[in-house]
Amino acid sequence: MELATQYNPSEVEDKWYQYWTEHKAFASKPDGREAYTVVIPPPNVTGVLHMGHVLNETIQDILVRRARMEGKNACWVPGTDHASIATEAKVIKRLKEQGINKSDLTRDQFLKHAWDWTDEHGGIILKQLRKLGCSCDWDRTSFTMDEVRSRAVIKVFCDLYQKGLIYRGLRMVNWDPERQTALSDEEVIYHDEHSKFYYLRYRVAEDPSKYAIVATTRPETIFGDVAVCINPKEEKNQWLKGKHLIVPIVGRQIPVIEDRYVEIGFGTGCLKVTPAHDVNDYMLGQKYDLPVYDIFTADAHVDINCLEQEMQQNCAKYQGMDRFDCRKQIALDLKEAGLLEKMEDYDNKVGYSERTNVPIEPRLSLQWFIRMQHFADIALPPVMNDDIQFYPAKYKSTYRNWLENIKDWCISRQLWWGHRIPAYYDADLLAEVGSEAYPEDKIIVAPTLEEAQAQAPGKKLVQDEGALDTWFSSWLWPISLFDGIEHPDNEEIKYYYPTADLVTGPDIIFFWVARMIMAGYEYQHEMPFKHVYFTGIVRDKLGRKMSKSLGNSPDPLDLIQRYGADGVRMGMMLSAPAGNDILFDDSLCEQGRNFNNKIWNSFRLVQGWTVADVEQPEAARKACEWFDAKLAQVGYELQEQFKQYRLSEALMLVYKLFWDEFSAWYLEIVKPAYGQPIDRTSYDKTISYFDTLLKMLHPFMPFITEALWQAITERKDGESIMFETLPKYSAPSEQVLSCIATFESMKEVVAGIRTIRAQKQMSPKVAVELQCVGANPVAALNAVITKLANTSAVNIINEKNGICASFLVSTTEYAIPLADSINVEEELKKLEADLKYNEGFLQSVLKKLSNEKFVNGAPAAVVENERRKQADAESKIETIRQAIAALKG
RNA sequence: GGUCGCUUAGCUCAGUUGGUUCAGAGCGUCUGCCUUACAAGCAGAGGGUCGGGGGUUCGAAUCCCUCAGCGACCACCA
Repeated sequence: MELATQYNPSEVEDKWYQYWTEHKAFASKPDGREAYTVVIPPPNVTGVLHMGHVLNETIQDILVRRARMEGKNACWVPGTDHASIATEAKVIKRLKEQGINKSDLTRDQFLKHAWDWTDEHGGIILKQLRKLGCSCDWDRTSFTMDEVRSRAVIKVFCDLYQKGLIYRGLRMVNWDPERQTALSDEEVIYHDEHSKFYYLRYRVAEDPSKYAIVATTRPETIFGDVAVCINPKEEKNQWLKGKHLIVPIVGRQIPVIEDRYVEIGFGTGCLKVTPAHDVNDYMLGQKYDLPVYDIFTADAHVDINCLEQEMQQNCAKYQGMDRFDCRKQIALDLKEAGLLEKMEDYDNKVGYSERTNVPIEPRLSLQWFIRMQHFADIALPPVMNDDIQFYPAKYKSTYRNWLENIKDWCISRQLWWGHRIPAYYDADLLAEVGSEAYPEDKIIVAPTLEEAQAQAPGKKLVQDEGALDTWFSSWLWPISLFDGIEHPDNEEIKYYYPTADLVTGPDIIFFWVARMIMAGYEYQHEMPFKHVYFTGIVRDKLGRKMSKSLGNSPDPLDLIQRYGADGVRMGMMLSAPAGNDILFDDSLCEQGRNFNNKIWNSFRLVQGWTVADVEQPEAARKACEWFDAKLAQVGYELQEQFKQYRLSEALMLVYKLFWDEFSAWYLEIVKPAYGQPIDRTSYDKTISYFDTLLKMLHPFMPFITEALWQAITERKDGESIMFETLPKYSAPSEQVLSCIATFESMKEVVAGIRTIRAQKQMSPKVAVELQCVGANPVAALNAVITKLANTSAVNIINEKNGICASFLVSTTEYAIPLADSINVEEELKKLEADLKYNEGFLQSVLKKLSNEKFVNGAPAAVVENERRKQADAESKIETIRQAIAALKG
C-alpha cells in the first residue's frame, strides 16, 4: 500500500469518531472498576463553540481518556445550560426581528417560542464537541431544564425554604433596566468610568441667603432626595447642624442629618441621601427612618408620580426621561438657575449588567434570597484543608476571601425562561394587601400547585411570577446529573459521586465552583469533586481577549478543518499551563499538525519494512535496550506530570520522546539499509514501542493515534486504543538510568563527529576513523556510533599522532584524523578557548574548596561533589594541553 | 483601598526542600543539506548579569527587605 507523504486528518477523524460512537465506546455503567467522573461545565444551550470551549473541553477529554487508559471506568457527562437571562435575551431579540414584542405575549406563548429556539439550536454545540474528539457519554446528555434537573431544582428550593435558608424580602438589589430583572452581586461587572462630579447648591431653609454644597455623580436622583448627611465631626459643616435644606428644582425641604458614615474631607462633606437609589443611602434611610421615593420606572426612566403634587409640577418636564438624558438636562437647568456651583472630572466605578452591558440601577424590590452564611461555613474548610484541591492552588485565597465576606444570594429573576419559583399566594389576600405587605406566613412553598392547594383548601392560589437564577440549577449539576437530589441513595450517584476533576475558568469560581461545593455538602454530605483545574483565558498572541468585535477569535471548526482536531488540540495544549492566560496563535496548531505528520511518516517507515529471518544487528540490539530504558523513564515522568495536572509539560514530554528519541535516534539506528529487510526481533520491538507511544499520545491526539493503532497490526472489530491500558511505571532503576546516561554520552560522540563533518564540509558518505584517547567509555555502543556517524573504525590510541580535529565528551578526548583538511590555527584557537574556560572553572572550584567555611559547613555530599569536579576539570585541562601540544608539535 | 500573583533567551514558559557544568525547554533566528519515512523534513550553531538595588548564607534564579513595571480578583467614599 502506498501512503501519502502527508497526513490528511479530515479523512480519518470522522471515520473514527463514528467508529467510537457505533461501538458505544464512551458509554459508562457502574461496575467493579474505580469510577472516574467528570461533569462538563454545561455550555449555554444556544451557544456555539469558541476557543475557550476548545481549551476547556480538550483538557477534560485528555483527563478522561487518560483515566480510561489507566483502567478506570471513565464517565464524562455532557449537557447544556438553559442560561436563563442570556437565552431569554436572544429569544426576545429574535421575536423582535419577527415584529413580536415580549410584552404582547403571555408567559406560555413566550415559553413556547423559547423552547422552539432551544430545540432548534440546542444540539449545535454538542455536535461541535464531537468534531473535537470529546469522549462524552452522549446517552447521558442532560439539560439544566429537563425534567429530572427541574424536579431537583424545585425540590431543593422547597427544602431550603423549609430549613429557613431561603427567604423573601424587600431589599436593595442590582437591577438590570434593560432586561428588567434583579441580578446577583456576581452578575455585576464594574468598569472604570470618566464621569463628572456635580456640585449642587442646596439653599438653607432657615437662612435663604446661604447654600450647602452637595457633590454628586448622579444629579438625576435629586427627585428622591430626603436628607443631606454630614459627619458630626467635620468642622466646616458644623453650621449646618439642625438646619433644613431645599432640594434644587424639586423644592422639597429636607433635614440635615449627622452620621459618621460620611467621610471627612471627601467632596464637600455633604452627602445627599436618596434611599431608593443607592445602597448606602438606603441604609441611612432605614437608620434615620427617612421616607423612600422611588423615582425610576423598571426601565430606568424618570417617574415622579410618587412625589407630592407641588413637586410634580416643579419637575414635570423630566417625567418619562431616560436617566442619562435627565442627568444632562438637570445639569443644564441647574446651571441656568445658578444652582450648579461647578463640575469636575471624576473617575469612578460603575456597575454594568454582565449580560446586557447596561449600567445597573440599585433598586428596592421584593426578591428571594438564600442565607449564605450556613453554606460558607460548610464549604470553606474542605478547600482550605485540601480535601478539595485547586490547581493552581493560588485560587484558594480567592475562594476564602469570598466565603469570608459572603452575602446573601439573590436567586429570583423577573424572567420567564427558567425554573419558576414554587411559591404560591392566596389570590384574594394578594389583591387586598399587595405583594409587599403579603404576610410571610401565608406564602405556601410546595413542589406543585396540587401540593400547595392541599395546604390551602378552598383558596384560589397564584404562583410567584419570578424564575430562578440559572446558577440555582447549575450548583446541583454534579448531583442532579445522577438524579441524586430526588433519589440520594440511587446506585448511580453512589458510584459516580464525588466526581474526580472539574475543569473550568476562574471567572466562575463564585458563580459555580463555590456553590457546587456548598450544594454538594448540603445534599450529598460530600465534596462534589476532588480536584478543580482552573484554565486560563484564551487570548490572541497580543494578549487581547478574544472577542467578536475585535474579530480576533478564530472559528474552531475552521481551525479543525485546516489543521485537524488533533493539531488544534495540541496547539491549544502547547501553551496552556493551568491558571495562566494562554496566548493563542494559529502557528501553534501548525506545530500540532507538523507533529501529526511526523507520527504519520514514522508509521510509513515502519509499515514499509519487510521482515526476514536474519540476525539482529548489534546496533539495533543496543537501541532496543536503550529505548526500553527510555520508555520506563519517560513513562514514569509522564505519570508524575499527570498527577500534578501539568498537561502541557506532559504533552511536551511525549512530543520529545516521539520526535527526538524515537524518530531521530531509535528509528535511525534500527532502520535497515534501503531495500534490505529487518530482523524479526527489532521489528517486533519497534511495533511494540510504536504501540506504547501511541497509547501515551492518545489522550492528547485521539484520532491519529486510533487510526495508526488500528493500522499497525491486525485488529478485531470493536477493538480500540481507547480501551488499552498503559502500564504502571515505577521510578526508574539505577540500571535504567545508567543505560540512558551511557547512551547520552554516545549521542554526544555522534554529534561531535557530525559537527566536525559540518565544519569541514565532509560528506556523510565518507567514512571516518574515530580515535579515543586513552579509553572509550561508550565502547559498548561502538556499533551504534558506526551506524549513525559512518565511522570506518573506532580505535583507542594512547597519544594523538598527526593532525586531528578533536572534541571532548566529559573527560574523554575523541579525535578524527584529517590529514589534509585541518586548519591548525583554528583548531588551536578552539582548544585554547576551551582550556581557558576549564581553567576558570577549576579556579572557582578550588576557591570553594579552599574556603574552610564551605568545607566545614556544606553537607559531605556537596563537598565530595566539588572534589569530583576538581578532578574532572584537572583531567580535562591535561587532555586539552596535550592536544594543543600535539597540534603544535 | 484590600488581597493574591507575575517580571528568566527574540517569543511563550519550566526551574520542587537554597547545592552536580544550573542558567533550561519549545517555538523562532542563523548555517549547511531535496541523504529513498517525513522540506509540515534532516544535521549543526548562536542567544540570557534570572526586572533594579540591598541583605541572609560557605553558597541565591530560588529565602528576606526595598524600588520599579505589569496583571488578576475583591471593596458602598457619594
